[in-house]
Amino acid sequence: MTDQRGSLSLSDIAREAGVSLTTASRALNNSYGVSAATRDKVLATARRLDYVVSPDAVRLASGSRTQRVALVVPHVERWFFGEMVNGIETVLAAANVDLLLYQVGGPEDRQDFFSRLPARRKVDAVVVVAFPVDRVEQERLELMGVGIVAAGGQSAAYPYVCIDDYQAGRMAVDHLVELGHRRIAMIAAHDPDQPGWPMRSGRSEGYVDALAAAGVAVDNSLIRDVDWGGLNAAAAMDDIFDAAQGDPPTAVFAHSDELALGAMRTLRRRGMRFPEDISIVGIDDHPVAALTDLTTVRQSVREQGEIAARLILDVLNPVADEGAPRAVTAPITLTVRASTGPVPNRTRPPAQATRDH
Amino acid sequence: MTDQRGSLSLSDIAREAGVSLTTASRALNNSYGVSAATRDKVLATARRLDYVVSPDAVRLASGSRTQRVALVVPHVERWFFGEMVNGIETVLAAANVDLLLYQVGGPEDRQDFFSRLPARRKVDAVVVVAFPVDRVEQERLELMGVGIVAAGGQSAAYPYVCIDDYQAGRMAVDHLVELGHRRIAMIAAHDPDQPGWPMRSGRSEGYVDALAAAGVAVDNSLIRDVDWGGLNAAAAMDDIFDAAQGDPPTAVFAHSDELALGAMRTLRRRGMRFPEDISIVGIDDHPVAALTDLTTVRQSVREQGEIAARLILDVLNPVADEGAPRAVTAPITLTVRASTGPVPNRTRPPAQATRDH
DNA sequence: CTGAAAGCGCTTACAG
DNA sequence: CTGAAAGCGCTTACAG
Repeated sequence: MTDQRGSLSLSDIAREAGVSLTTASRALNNSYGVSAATRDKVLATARRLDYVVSPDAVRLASGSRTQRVALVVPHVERWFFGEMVNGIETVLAAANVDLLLYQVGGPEDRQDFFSRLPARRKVDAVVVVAFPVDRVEQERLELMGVGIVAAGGQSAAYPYVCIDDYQAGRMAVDHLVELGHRRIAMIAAHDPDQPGWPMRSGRSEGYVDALAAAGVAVDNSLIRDVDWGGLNAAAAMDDIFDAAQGDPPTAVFAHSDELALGAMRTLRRRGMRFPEDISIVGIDDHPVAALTDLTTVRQSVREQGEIAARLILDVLNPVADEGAPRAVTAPITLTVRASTGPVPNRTRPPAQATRDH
Repeated sequence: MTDQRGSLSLSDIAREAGVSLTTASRALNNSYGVSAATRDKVLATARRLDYVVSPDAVRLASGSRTQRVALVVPHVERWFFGEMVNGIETVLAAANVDLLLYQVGGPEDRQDFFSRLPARRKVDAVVVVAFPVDRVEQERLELMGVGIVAAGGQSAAYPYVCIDDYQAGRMAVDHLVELGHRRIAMIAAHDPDQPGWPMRSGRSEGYVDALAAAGVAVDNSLIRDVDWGGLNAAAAMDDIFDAAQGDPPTAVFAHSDELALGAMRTLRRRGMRFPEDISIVGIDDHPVAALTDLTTVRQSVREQGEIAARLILDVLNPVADEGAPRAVTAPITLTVRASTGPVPNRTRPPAQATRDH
């Protein structure tokens, strides 16, 4: 008897092979207690008829795990999230676990996801990619009664993988300081749709400390905190220059390469060249960094995704010795390119007017 | 009785509410034939106990659709695919259908996907994002016995949505021609892991025809076809200039913005400025285009994803009148920015040596 | 080694 | 309006 989908069912195979349902099941599952001959016969007819079991029925009958995990992510189309998903999918697919994708970019999506919990009773685990989960969301998540892991962000409550933001900021700004820079602007960004990250990111703290270590006082007129996106960074950069007429920055630290790219547009339009007139450094090593000769603090988001997937696998099949890591910090490395260099000597002001594009 | 997950089952609700399983089911499903009082009682206890049905059990019992679709995509982390997935997920989520994500970037992944067909018996439809499916892969896909749609690429066999590549190429090159350019280089790209696209892309044909319309003969020394990626485009650009010493191009048409960005790196490193020394145009309107002042032929991949999702919904719930479109061509628009301009007058050669970065 | 039977969590004719 | 029963496609004790 075929099912609604038109697929064959186990009973079709059993009948065709001339054995009982029980035996057919055991043969397909390679259980013990089936003669080689019988098994082969069943396997052969299954193959011939191109039979595959119904995973849903198996789940129901055996009470086994769903072999599915929910991946909840703000925006798949952004590089960071895409890389993360890529890494996660790669190792999960190899382990034969399926990925259910849920986007919670906007506030409504998010509200909807946590209130409806569409993944409920569908998955064995959920991985929350790079966004902070507040108390009530956390409670909703617990309601699902499955394992949870956080990828790309620190989490007090769940196993997680992420980079050390403080070190990243420190590394970027130390680099500028070593080149002699003292007037260093900073462009930070928050995703307006993802409230809840700590007000002051570790990256900003790295900036402050790097300056302090060089004996430089923080100048708030050189700092802007914008909504996510290169265009906003471009505006912020203009803003900083307009505000700091007399004593403009000689370098800028952007919290991400995408922000850096936006800032670079402004600087380029103002006729500045890198690194002759100004230096700039980002974080990520986004593919565009190499193409724009941007110095950056590299992180491998894909690898973080792979690690997150292993964390998930641990959650799905807890090992006896409980040796699974609960928190892993991914490595970062300073990648110097042509966008950073020594402090320009400011005998002549940069060509402010000669828009050379 | 709670299930393996620890979730409550319908019988728990029925018992608690003091009704039969049948009635409980009908109340929850809002079927007719349940008194308002009974329904309310059941609904109340379900809410109180925070009960949700097991989708898998429902499916099995009712023979209904899985409400799941498989999304098979080469690389989620690339902008184009990410946007597509975003668009698809958005409308599918609103329709309460879940997305199972499968990546088939490398040849092995791909081979594995089509031979194992991991999504088999798990979904009602599969959407293949932007990669050509060959004959045998197509046969494997049919085996799943579900609807299929192609997003981001033309398909003879399935409903699809994509842009008109010929028009895109034509639009880009016509723009350059109108600016007076005659020596126009072209950088095309193929994904080495995705064989099967037509040898000569529609974009290339648009280029050829645009030149022909201007009475310009194609010069193959100005054309390169590289593997996907900005870095390869950068190398190709170098190559073109090295080869065309005497008579270098005054403009370049890149098949995508990412390729354009790579080419721009080469040009910038060679001391050229846009558009004073050379013009360049891409396709996509990738976010970096705005940030690098790149002229491009814009397409909204996200909208194509949304359209693809509607195509899927049509496949899932075929409407009687069969009025569902089988093929839709998404609009494109030329977006002029500062990277294109009139032909430079070549009285003095471009500053080949003065690497101004 | 093999099979009849019960059960997984639900739905849906079929009777009342 | 309500419920007992059969059934969806499988697995798994329990007997033989």
